[in-house]
Amino acid sequence: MKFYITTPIYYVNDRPHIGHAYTTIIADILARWKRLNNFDVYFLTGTDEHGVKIVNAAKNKSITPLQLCNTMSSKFKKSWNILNISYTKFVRTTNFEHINVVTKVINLLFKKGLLFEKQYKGLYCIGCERFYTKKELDKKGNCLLHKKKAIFFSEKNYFFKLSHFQEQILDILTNVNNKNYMEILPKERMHEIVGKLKLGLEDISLSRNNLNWGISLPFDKEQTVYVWIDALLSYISGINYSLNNELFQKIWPANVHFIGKDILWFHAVIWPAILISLELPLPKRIYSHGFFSINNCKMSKSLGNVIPPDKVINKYGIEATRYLLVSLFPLGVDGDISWSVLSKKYNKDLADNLGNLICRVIKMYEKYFNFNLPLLEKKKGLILAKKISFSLKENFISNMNNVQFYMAIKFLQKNITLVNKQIEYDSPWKLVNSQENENKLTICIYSYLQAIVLITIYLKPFMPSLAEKIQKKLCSVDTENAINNFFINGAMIPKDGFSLSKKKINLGIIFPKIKD
RNA sequence: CGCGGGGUGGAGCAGUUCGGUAGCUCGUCAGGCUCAUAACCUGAAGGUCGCAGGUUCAAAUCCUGCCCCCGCAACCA
Repeated sequence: MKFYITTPIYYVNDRPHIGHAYTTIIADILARWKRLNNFDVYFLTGTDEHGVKIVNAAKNKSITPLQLCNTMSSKFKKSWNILNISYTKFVRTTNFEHINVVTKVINLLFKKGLLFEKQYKGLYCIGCERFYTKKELDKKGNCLLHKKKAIFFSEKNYFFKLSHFQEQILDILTNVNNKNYMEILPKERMHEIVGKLKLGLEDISLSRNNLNWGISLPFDKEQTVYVWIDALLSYISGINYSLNNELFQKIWPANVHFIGKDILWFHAVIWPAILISLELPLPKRIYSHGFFSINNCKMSKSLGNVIPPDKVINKYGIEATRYLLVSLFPLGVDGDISWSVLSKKYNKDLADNLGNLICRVIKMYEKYFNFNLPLLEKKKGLILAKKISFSLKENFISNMNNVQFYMAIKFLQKNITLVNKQIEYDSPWKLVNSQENENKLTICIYSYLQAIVLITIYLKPFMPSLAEKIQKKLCSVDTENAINNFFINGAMIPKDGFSLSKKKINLGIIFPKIKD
């Protein structure tokens, strides 16, 4: 079964920050989770590179827009590579293939009579480069930002007949039985959109005049496509949109678009209108997540409190960064973060609970058995792992499928604690140096090791490299296969357990404690 | 009457879709253990779940009314 996941394509007028990383990590965790469950995943991300802001940013740096785009786009790519993002395709809106698709789509819309020409008249602020309604200006007609009078301005634009789709869109968002039903999550966001929709829908301007950094309209070279339409189409250009293309036929529609709440309107209203016009099926689900605030401050460029991903990575490492960003608050709501909150979570979950567990078990394995367990009756040694597996099957899996990573991690942590409790209960150190307890001790250590391997399997979507590293050290056979089988067989532990390596294991301290 | 979000032990938050012993992290106090990263385990104190009514055998959860806080120009996930 195919599964198509997208992130927004990020606007390159700024370098990647922690918010971009958040969306991308969420998408990656779901992608990896789906792959574990044997889905054929297609994962798209990329950069949005047209528009007036890019032109200005390039001008400031005395380079061409394309040079700027190349630099910035590769910064995003580099960040995602560092964060171990398993994207299938990185799309750029300046790519030839993308431009072709956009041109094709605009032509189609034009032929269907969904575009019309109109003189755009209104009050325009030169500083903001946008039109304002009287309400948005102060009493003197000045722009609030620039404190300058907005001038009356008139230009020719092409408009898209968005208003024609009002009823249809209302239905696809609210009527579960509509075959094009598109689910918006969380539900509160859907209510918000529906509320706005009911107020009425206006036709939107789809082109801009006198802007050469963009895709020109095929039937009017003076005009370029509005960046938003341009950007949305990357979701289909990235899989080679064309009605007789094999890849496109296989992959479309998207199973989930992950977006930030700021761009929901475009995805919930404009995007379906375009797709309906093209007679394409709609995405199944749009997940709008919340924003970070930092120490209760809105994260923004103007406040200068934007955190780049490298800063977090430098402090906690790649794997922990992925884990921390999604485990601090539920997806969909806004969450406040700070260095102290991040460090506390890191210390508690990763250093004290998980890291220390692995450390103490491996030390015992070495100290008591020198990495070589005597033969034993394996059944007894699998009780703990089975208990964990059963518990996680109940609550972890459903939360992962519903993209509730926060909850899934909570349950995972609970089961790590369970192993710590079991160790305390068994007190293996009391069983040492006694012939009669030798067998008991063997079973104990064996069961902890089995439990750890199991936990790392569930950990894999969050911390892929680390989970794999631990598995490779602990298991003697091809872990990749064992793990794939694990989920395909309904999250079942192999009959004889995971076969343990007899080699010396030296993992060191996986998560050194952070002092703050 | 604009739209939306929120008000849960000292702090920060889950839980509200589909009513059924009030949960997590941090902090506080007492104890245990020594395999481990001053870690781990056990126990305790602390909440009339914003207020008032209603439905119900049963409400943090459903209904009604009210009070308070936050966001809704731009950059921006």
